[in-house]
This record gives sequence, structure tokens and C-alpha cells, in this order.
Amino acid sequence: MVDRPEISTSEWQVMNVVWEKQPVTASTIIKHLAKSSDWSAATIRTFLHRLVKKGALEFEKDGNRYEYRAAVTKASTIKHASRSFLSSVFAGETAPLLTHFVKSSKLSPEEISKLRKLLEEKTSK
Amino acid sequence: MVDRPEISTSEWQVMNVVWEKQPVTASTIIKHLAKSSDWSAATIRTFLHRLVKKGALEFEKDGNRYEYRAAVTKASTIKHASRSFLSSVFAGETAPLLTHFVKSSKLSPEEISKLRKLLEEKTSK
DNA sequence: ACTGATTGATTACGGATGTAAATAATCCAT
DNA sequence: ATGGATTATTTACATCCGTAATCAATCAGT
Repeated sequence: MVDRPEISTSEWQVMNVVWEKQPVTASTIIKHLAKSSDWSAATIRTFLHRLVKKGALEFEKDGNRYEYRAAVTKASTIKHASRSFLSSVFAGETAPLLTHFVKSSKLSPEEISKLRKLLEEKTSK
Repeated sequence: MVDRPEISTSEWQVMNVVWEKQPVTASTIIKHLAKSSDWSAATIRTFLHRLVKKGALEFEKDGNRYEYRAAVTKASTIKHASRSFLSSVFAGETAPLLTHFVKSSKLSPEEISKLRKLLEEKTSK
């Protein structure tokens, strides 16, 4: 938990697959990403190696294939990335960030009321 | 407006000063950033050059000093950065992003009611 | 007009990133 | 047991980024 590895935007796509399907082999990951990206298999394997090196992924050998699994939680990684985005792009101010995303988003009525409720709870507390 | 330059986190700090004070000379920018960062003057000048090269800044000569000015608006740059953050970290889904930032933030009662109102408007429309 | 100070331009350099190809290790089928 | 297929490891390489130092041009003061 000490010094967070920075996850690049490409690596995020890989991590998202791992979080969703772990434990998972490289070839499964590759198959999945084939749909949403146009990376070659070799490129994706590079990302996997780098993520292991960064400490974001671990693996367990099973013969000559690895079963990959996340070494950091999605929640904590999101928290870290969000903090750094907030601080550079919105100078650390959450309200403008929220305003921006509310304005620029399409939200369903359910999502809207859920968010309003969440905000309401913050008031009372 | 075609292919947006990616602004690095360090460069954001420079851009924020320019947006706030433009047109502005390098030395003014340096003076400003001296407070919030520990970059050397040379480092900041490097950022300025790179931002010009990226097309994010322009300048006008006035003797041997330049008056820098943003070549892209803050709004459009925020929009771009936000979109790419949303897409990599939150897989393009705004509602979870909003939930995250609402939960992890400290908001004043005024900010909260403003946001609730904004959300309300989205519903009715 | 010369000299020190300021400013901009060029160069540096290690690490990260996007993008993979080449090589080595291992498994599977015959 | 061997050869092709699969997987992992190593190497490659251009660009970006953080962080400057150095070099060149220009200004300001004496």
C-alpha cells in the first residue's frame, strides 16, 4: 500500500479484464481484448509482464501457462488514479469535477435518483 | 480541434497558470510555480517549450521575452482529459465515477444542494 | 561599446509507454 | 522421441516525461 504503481491507460484495460475474470490465463485475456482493442497478442503479453513487474499482478504457474490474478484491489487502484486525476485536472476541487461530469453525462432516471439520495445522505451526516 | 495533444500532469500545472493569467511571460509563470512546486526555472521552461510544440500554447515575441497564451481553451482540455480518464478508469461509465467521487469527497452543504439541483434538472428534461 | 544578467533554444539522460518481433522453454500429438 | 504449436522471456525501438544543464541570443546598465 506504500508507493502505488502508476497504471497506464493501456494497462487499465488489461487490469479490468483481470479483475473481472481472475484467475485468468494470458490467452483468455488476449481473446477478450481482441474485441475491444487492436493490440497484437505480443503487445498484451508485454503489458502483463510490466504489470507483474509493477506489482499490480501476480501469477501462479500451472505447467507452462500462468494464471494471473490482481495483486491490488480495483477499489484502491481507482482511488489512487482518481486522486491524481482530480488533483491535476481539477486542481483538487471535487465540486467542479462533479459538476462537469454531471453536465456532460447521460444518466438514467434511476442513476440520477440514486445519486441524489447519496448526496442527501452526505448533507444530513 | 482534430487530434488533441495529451497534457501531462506537470504540464497541467503550467497550463492552469497560463489560463489564469494570460497573456503572461515565462518568468511570471516561473515565479508562480515556485510556490506550489519545486521545479527549477529550466524545467518550467522545458514544459513551456513542449506545450508550444504540442500546440497547447502560443506566444508572441516582445523583444527577447515571450508573452504566452493558451491555444486551447481550458474547457475543451478538461473535456478531453475527462473523457479519457472516464474511459480508462471507469470503463466509460459515468454513474460509478460520480458515485466514487461523491463518496470520497468532502462537500459543503451549498455544493451538495447545487449538485442535487443540477441532477434534478437532468431528470425533468 | 562592453559586460553581466536574463531569456530562449538545444542537448541530455534515465525511466515509462506503445508497439511489437525474436528467442527460449514447454506442451501435445503422432 | 520429435516436431509443431503454444506460451513465456528477452530484446527493440521510437516517443514521451521529469528533470535539468549548457549554449546562444539579447537586453540593460555603466
